[in-house]
This record gives sequence, C-alpha cells and structure tokens, in this order.
Amino acid sequence: MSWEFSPDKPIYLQLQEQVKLRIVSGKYLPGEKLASVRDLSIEAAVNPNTMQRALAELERDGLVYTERTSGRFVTNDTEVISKMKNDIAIELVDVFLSKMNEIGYSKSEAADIVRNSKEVESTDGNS
Amino acid sequence: MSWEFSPDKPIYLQLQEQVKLRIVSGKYLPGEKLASVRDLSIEAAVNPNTMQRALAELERDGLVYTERTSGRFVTNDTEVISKMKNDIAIELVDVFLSKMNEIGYSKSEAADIVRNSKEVESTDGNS
Amino acid sequence: MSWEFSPDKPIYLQLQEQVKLRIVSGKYLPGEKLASVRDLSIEAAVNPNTMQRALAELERDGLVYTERTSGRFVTNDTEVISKMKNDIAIELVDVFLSKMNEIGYSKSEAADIVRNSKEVESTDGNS
Amino acid sequence: MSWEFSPDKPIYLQLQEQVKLRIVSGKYLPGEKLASVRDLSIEAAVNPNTMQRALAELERDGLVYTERTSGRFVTNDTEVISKMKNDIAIELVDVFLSKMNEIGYSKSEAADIVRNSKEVESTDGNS
DNA sequence: GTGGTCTAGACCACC
DNA sequence: GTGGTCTAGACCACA
Repeated sequence: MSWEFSPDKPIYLQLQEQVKLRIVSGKYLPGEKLASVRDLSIEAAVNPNTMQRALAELERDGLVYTERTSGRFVTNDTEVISKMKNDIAIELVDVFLSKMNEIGYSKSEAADIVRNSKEVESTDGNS
Repeated sequence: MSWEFSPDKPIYLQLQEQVKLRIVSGKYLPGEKLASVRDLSIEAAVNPNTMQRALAELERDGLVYTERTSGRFVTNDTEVISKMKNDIAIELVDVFLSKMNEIGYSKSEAADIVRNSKEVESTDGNS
Repeated sequence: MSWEFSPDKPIYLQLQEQVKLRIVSGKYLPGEKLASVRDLSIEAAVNPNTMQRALAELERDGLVYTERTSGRFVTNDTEVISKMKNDIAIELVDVFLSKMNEIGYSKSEAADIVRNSKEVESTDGNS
Repeated sequence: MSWEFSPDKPIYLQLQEQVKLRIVSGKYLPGEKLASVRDLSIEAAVNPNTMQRALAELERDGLVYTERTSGRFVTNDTEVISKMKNDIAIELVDVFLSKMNEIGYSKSEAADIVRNSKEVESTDGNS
C-alpha cells in the first residue's frame, strides 16, 4: 500500500488519515521510529512542508511525538491509540448507520445484516 | 430534502442514486406517478436531458416504468424494490466492513459496535 | 501599539499571543471582524502564510472563527474569552510566584506585596 | 541548581543575577566565603574574566566584599541583602502587574488571584 | 543528519 | 475580494 490522494480533500488531511490508519491498524507499532519528514515526503511525493504539517497535527492528537534531533516516533501510549481507533470506528458506524437509516433499516437490522454478511476480503489487511 | 450534488461525480449518477433512494426508502411509493421529466429537472435544477438519462437508467433496473401516454411510474413489483434495497445495503455493509477491518475490527466486533452505538439522528430518510 | 517580535520565539507564536492579548484585553471586541490575512500580514510585516498559521491556531482555541468568503471574526462566545483570559493570568501568576519563591517570599507574602505596591502605569492599557 | 545560561543575554549579567539570587535567597549566607574566581568559573564553565566582572559588579552593589589576602565574602550587612531582596521583588511585581493590567486585571484582583492560586512547586529555591 | 520556521509566489473555491 | 492549500527553496538550532 502506497500513498494515494483524492483531489477533493486537502493532501495534508489525507496524509494525516493514512498515517493515523497505519498507527491504529498496527502497521506502525507503538514506539516505532517514523522515517524522516524528508524521506516520508519523498515517499508520498509531496512537499516536505505538507508532510510536516500532517505530522504536526498528529502530534497534537498525541499519536506521535518528536525528539528534537533524532526524529519522530509513534506514541508508546497504547491508551491513546486504542482511543483513536475507537473514535474512528464510531465515526464509521455513524456514517454507515445514517445511510442504512436512509434506505429504511433500523440500527438493529443493520447490525444483523453486518453480522450475517459474507466474509469480506480486506482491501489491505491488518494483523 | 432537496436535491444536492457534489462536484466530483457525474450529476446523472447522483440523480439516479437519489431517486433510487426515494424509492427504496418508501418516499416514492410503488405504483406512484412521478412528476414529469421537465418538472423534475426544474425541481432539481438540472438539464432535462440529464434527468431523462437518470430515469432511463432506473428504467433499465426495473425500478420505474413508462406508460407512453400518461408518464412514468414507480414499479409495482415490490420484489424488485426490496431486492434493490438489499443490494444497496450489501454494498454499504461491504464498504463499512472493509474499513472496520482495516483498523482492526472483525465482522462480529463491528456488528456489536453497530448494535451498541448511540442512536443516530437520520440525516433525512424516513424513520 | 504595533507588531514587534523578539528573535527568540517563533514569529507565528508571537503573532498568536499578540492577537490573543488584543482579544482578551478587549482591544478586539467579540464578533468584530478582523482584517484580512493579507492585510494583517502586511501590517505585521510577515509572510501571509505565517499570519495564516497563527490565526489558524487561534481558531483551534476557539478565539476566532472563519466565514469562508467574508473573513475572520472574534468569537462571540465571551465564555471562551474569559476562560482564556483566566488561563493567561494563571500562567503569569505561576511564573511570578515561582520567581518570588526563589528569592524567599511565600505565596501570601507575595500577594501582600502586590496589594501594597505602588500603582503601576500600564505599558499599553486596556479599557 | 547548576549554572545555566540563555543565549540572548550577556553571560556576565546572568552570572550576576544568579549569584545575587543565591545571596538573597540565603543559599549563600551572610559572611560566607565564596569559592575563588578560578573555581567558580570552572564550576560555571565560563571564562574567569567573565566571572570576575560579575563579582566586581556585585561588589559595587555591596553584596560581596573582598579581603585582599583571603578572598571574597558575602556581605555581613543583612540590611543590604534584604534591601536587594526587596528591590528584586519590586521589579518582579512591576512586571507582573503591568502584564496583568494589560489583560484587564486591577492590582487588587491580581493580588487576590495570587493569594488564591494553587501552590506552585518552586523550581529550585529555598522554601 | 534531525525537526522547525519563514518566505515568496502560485493556484483554488467561493460569492 | 475572502480564506486555504501547496510547492520550492532557504535558513536555523541541535548534537
């Protein structure tokens, strides 16, 4: 999985989301050192400033922290990570439910359909 | 609920989806006569050709049918409607599950979270 | 009072502080429209991006809000403003007290000295 | 507490302040013999000339005195020390009050906030 | 080498 | 005109 952007959202937000995803999904482990801003920006083919901005905002969320001269690291606080994972799930569920609602399914009906759905091969996969 | 469009998808597709939604959600009832293409296009502030195209595709799906002289009607075949409703739900569930999967939730966990989620006020829909 | 910067702190932080000061001191009133980013940046003789960054961070604090096409405004929420004013005071008191502490004054001694001090003409003044 | 310097003020001034602090705070007692300029300069990792200059100025203020043959001593005149302590406090209070004033607090309000503030753990000092 | 700041200048969407 | 994003490129502090 590489870096891909849709034209309808700011790149720095998409970078933010994708890094966030990698952290909550365990692709980036707690305490792991991230590549440098410069390297990440090359990898994602964006300007270093843009990557910098995305990471700075993740830092505000407490998902990463910076050590001045040695680089950026994923937080060791697994609490924060699982809280974020939960927040993302809540948001996904909200969107899902409001759409199901629109076509006439109640919350519990939606839950049943999810439970009985065919297994879906994950697009990317996690551990 | 009025007609709203996002700039990043063809308008005729969005029209199609929105009419489809109104049918499966029961806002347009089986057998109900639709407004004329001209009126609908005015209501949605789109070109009549665009509206025409959207409705033609819905006709292909069997959700509406045309009577030469008297206009377009929602299908009376509730089978077709509930099949469509089901198809939409399947698609929503697939998308939802693959995203939940990405951040580390299994199908049954996802179902539980849906069931235990706070009630979400529908954005529009029929309750 | 114009814009002045010390070389030992990032300019965007100083901009942030100075605007914050103008808001909590009542120089900028609740609901008042701010000058445009471009104009403010000219006034402060900084790059528009730098001013933009400072204001964006003030927005995160809830002190200003943006209306897409018409500009930025001081929040109308006087709660937020007085909360911020209080936070700044707490910080000033902390610094003051720890220094007084260092030279041997207790909290209540410090308070007494403040109360009995000669009136100080404010450097800038507020209403 | 060791010797620490900020890059934005002359070091001899910072030395002066820190020694002054140690005297008024009682860390260096009245009549106590100071270490030699050479030793103090090593301890503070500064040039002996710089330390010499700092101490000379303290001598001008009457806080230390030199006995030709035996070294430098903190003054025995507790009057001078408490006067200096008072001068420093006045200055701190002035700065504090003018800032509080800027954000809209009167002298007596400021005093109240100080009195009711949470206890602040001293950064170093004597309690 | 690391992160961080700042500038200059372009481009976009919105109205 | 407004705010917002992005890039390119320079410079700094730290170690």
